[in-house]
Amino acid sequence: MSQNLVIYNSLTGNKEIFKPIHENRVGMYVCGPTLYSEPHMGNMRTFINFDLVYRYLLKLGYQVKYVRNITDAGHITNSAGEDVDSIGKAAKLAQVQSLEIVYTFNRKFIELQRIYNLLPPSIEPTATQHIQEQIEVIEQLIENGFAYVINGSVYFDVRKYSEKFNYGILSGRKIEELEEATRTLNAQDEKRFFADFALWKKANPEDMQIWRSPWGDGNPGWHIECTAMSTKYLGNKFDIHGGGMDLKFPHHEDEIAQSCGSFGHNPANIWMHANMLNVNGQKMSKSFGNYFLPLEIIEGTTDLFDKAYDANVVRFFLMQAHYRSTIDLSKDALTAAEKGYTRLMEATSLLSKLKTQDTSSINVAQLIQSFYNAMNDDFNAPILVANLFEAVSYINKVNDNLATISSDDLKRLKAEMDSFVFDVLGIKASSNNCIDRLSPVMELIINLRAKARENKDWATSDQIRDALSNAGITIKDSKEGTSWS
RNA sequence: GGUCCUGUGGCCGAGAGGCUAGGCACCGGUCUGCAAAACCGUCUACAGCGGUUCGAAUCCGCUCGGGACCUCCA
Repeated sequence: MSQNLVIYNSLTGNKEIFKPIHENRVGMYVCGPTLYSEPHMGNMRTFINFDLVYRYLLKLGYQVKYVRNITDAGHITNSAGEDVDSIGKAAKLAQVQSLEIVYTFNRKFIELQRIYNLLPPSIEPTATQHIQEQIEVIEQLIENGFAYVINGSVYFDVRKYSEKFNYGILSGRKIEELEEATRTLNAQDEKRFFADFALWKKANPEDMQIWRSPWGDGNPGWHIECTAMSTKYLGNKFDIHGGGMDLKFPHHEDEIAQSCGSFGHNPANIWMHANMLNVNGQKMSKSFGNYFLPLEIIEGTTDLFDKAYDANVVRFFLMQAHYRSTIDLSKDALTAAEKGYTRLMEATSLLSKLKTQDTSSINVAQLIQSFYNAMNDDFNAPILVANLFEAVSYINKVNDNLATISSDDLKRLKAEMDSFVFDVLGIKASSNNCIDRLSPVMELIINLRAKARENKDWATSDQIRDALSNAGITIKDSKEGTSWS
């Protein structure tokens, strides 16, 4: 099946037909988490969205090299002439070494990825293990005349750069406008120009992380790690660079500047930006205090919701919004998603029990193609979900003898439904690991209840059903017998 | 203040000049001992005001509301 994947490119503002640099192979770099604290649900949404992208590229048969970095080096900002080393600060508070903190949060992050069913990237390089590569890029920038050394620090020379390249090509920013907004803040700075950004920052005595460099002891600037690591693992020209919308400026803009400055071109053909997760109409963020952790939602320990939700329900909920749209998380929305998720899961399991006829009452091939069409249009998962529900409705009708399906069509539909639901959307049937031990017990109970029902002993029958319901087990009576879940 | 995005039915969300997604909820009905599930049906929205057009939720302008970025941020 030939498919034409179209991707929205933030760089051009257009949807473009996706053509990898090397046939059948895709290189994708995504900005990963900063592990000085536990990633919150908003962070997860971005990673889940790029997991979807990764999964669909794999589904289309591409050989994908998916690189997602881990930021474990302290970033230095200089908005008010003040050094801020996030990792170092957190570490001081906790009275432990910064790498211990990073290690702890990394383990949590790995666990979260398992719970939310994220495929592991091909490689997850860390900033601290690529100091040398970062230094090399900085040296190249100095050599090319786009960076300067001052007092043991190195800055990117935006004015010099602007003579040859377009600073602001991604974010649409104009240097003059930037100056308007920031002029007052950066008066007494050692930078030559307000928009210059640090490539290497001289160490402060209280820094917890310090590395040697040709310019003295210090640590790398915020943006250089991504340039160094994407280049190392994907080359200086690769297919897709992704990240959260809030990284567009300055982080991605500066990455482009670093690449242009050192290799002479933009590192990626396509720039993808995933939109924010909102709570109460506002971006989920630490500073707004409206955030919760991915674990809290499935443990039911956040004040925002009165119950726990399965990670698959959360993932399904996220899939109902396009990655470039914001999505609002609320109790009602999650509850709705939970119902829809259950209906979808039940239909997929029904697929293996369907009776077939000589012909199908609908065009199954067309239905299946609609799944591809949805995803081919810039990974439009909400449309895919809508189309999957068309299939759900059809499956239920076949089950109720109101529609028919041929055995060939059933085979194809099952294969594609499973593939799109489980492999592409990355949704799983919620795991019930005690289900095997429970089965014989349930059989016994259902038989007892069936006897009671035969005798029209509704009191007993309802008592059993209510008790099971209290234990979280739902009983369904139908002509074919009683089922439970 | 600058740049940009956005406003869709009770809720969440697609779409993006005519064919008016989908999920959840609600309301009728079928089925059922009753439920649940499933099925059938109902509900037909695009902030406001102008304009372009044979035709606008979709394009343009203005007004009002929400948001993002400009500082660490997924």
